[in-house]
Amino acid sequence: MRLSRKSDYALRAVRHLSTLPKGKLGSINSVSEAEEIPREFLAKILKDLTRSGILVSFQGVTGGYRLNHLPKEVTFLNVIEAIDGPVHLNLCTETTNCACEKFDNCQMKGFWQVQEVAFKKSLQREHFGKYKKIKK
Amino acid sequence: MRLSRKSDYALRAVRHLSTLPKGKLGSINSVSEAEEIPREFLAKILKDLTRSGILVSFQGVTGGYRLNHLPKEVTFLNVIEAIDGPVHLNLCTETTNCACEKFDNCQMKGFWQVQEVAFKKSLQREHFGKYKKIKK
DNA sequence: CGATAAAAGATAGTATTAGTCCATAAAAAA
DNA sequence: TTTTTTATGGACTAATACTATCTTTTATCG
Repeated sequence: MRLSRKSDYALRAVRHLSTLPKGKLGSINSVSEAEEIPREFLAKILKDLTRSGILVSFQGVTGGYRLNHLPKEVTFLNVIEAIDGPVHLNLCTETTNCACEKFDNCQMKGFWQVQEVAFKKSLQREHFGKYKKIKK
Repeated sequence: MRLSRKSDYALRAVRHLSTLPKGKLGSINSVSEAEEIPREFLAKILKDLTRSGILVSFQGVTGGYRLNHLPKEVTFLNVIEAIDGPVHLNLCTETTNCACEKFDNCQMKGFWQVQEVAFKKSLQREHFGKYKKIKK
């Protein structure tokens, strides 16, 4: 019932990149040091975020990463689902053939569906436009 | 980011017991068969729920389990926390020495705290008084 | 006593999570 | 062109959590 460390790192990395001056890149090394995230693990995370279109990467000596969109256009849900896949609060909301369907009297599935929708809406409302930009 | 199967089983078992006629006991075997939960696994779950005071158990030939309180007084949060421990949506809301505190500019912790409170409130509002009782 | 039920704790298999290692590719700088 | 710095890709490992089973003991009823 808890966010993976990987997704938490991803949010922190994206937040970090969102505060850089427009156009400025953040390298794996710089983000890793600034946010205290294990370097190799972060490399994997940034790669995944790039693949999913949240970040853009540049190789070479002056390379690194930056957001692919405006900070306010990137949401927590975007980042979390890019890393961990679709958010589901219970097994019965992610599979069709769940225990709820075997029993007519299982009225619990509805509860989880409602919670899930509400939670995902909150994650979708939260974006990276609110963090103070680093000057210069 | 998902409820454990163990907690889901626990909710189903408690729901089942909540529908039994007042005073009637449910044995591990009967609950296991009715809800299609692996017998030995369920045994452990019911034991945990008894230890935490949600159920009352009786040994011997006519033994079994029943709720310790009225169905409407038992909440989803009670059951889930009895099985999985305290509900936390992120590591940073369950430890004091988290990454958020190392960085002045981490404003993400507040978000998780708000979400967590809201989610736990929903779990606390949901109880077992709403399920149809089995006659006789 | 014999049958049945829970209690308790050890064990085991599997899956997921978290993290590492290393070889390769790209781009800029020297 | 060579060196340096950076990302890419994939295999690999370690640790932990999850799911489940097995076994022995204790309690109660008939």
